[in-house]
Amino acid sequence: MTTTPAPTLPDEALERLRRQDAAAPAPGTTLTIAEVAERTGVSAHSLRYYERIGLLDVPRDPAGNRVYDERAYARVVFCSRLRMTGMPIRELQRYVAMVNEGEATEPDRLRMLLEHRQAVQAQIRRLQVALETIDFKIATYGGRTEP
Amino acid sequence: MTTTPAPTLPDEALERLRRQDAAAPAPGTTLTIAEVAERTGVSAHSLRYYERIGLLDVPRDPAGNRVYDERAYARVVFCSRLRMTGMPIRELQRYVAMVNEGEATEPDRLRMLLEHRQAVQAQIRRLQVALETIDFKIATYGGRTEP
DNA sequence: GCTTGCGTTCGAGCGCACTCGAAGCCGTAG
DNA sequence: CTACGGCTTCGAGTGCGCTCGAACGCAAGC
Repeated sequence: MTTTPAPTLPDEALERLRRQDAAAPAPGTTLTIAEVAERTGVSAHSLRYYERIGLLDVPRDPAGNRVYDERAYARVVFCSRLRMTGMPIRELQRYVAMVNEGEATEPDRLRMLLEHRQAVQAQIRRLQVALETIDFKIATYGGRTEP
Repeated sequence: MTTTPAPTLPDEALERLRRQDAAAPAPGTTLTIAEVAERTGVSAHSLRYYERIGLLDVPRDPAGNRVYDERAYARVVFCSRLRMTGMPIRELQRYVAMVNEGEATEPDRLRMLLEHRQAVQAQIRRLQVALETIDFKIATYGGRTEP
């Protein structure tokens, strides 16, 4: 656990910390789809796909091109984080639908996240067990694994 | 970490520990495909599929039914552990092919496992980062996550 | 002898999550 | 004016890893 350098932390950095993403666009600035792809590791193709299926809702410029503001970017990051924990797209859609339905669904959203949290922790434990098996096999081949 | 009750540990239990699997068949005994499915969590359909694509090589009884001995069972467990860390089936096939080629491929197998080990560790770290994001979101909904 | 249950092979089908490609628009550089 | 790069939409295609179903075999119990 790191200690917080509390007094002099700039608001912008705080904001990024809050969003857990140092690569977020500065407030008031926007990003193109290519930039978002670059920064999040989600391909432009996937970003369009996510939008088509209702996960994202990204504003456009006069020419019709996507313009990712802070909000849109944050949602991309959130979705990609949930995706990388193995949450199925179907469930993400349910979640986003609830967000769009308003505050009344917050308890349900909370329940969903708590449940998913359990699943992710289980997944981590499974990976750790499998890692032990791999380490054991490595040892039988005479390999070394640092603790 | 549990302390080892060293002096009286039966060989059989040791063997199972070595194989990282308490549900392994006792030496000399065998299991049916249904039993293996039950114990490993790999469906009978998948077990047959794995065999078809060359991951497994399971002996038969006179009636042609699969008979899983210690060896066969151990390989099922090993493959399923690698699968659950996200190793693609293609790579597992490469690994098994190397095993079949004999001892000469051991350095390559070791290299492969060391590389994969790295990937699994990275995966665990990614999950932990994502977990933090989820926990943060849970907190914004007023939920609690125990440390 | 017949049913039940478990196994067999093989090919085909499925669900998921992208991923690609064609056709077209827009703004800037030469 | 034209060429180019990067964006747009939309439908279709892909790869992976199963998953299923049809048709059949075999052994035990009624």
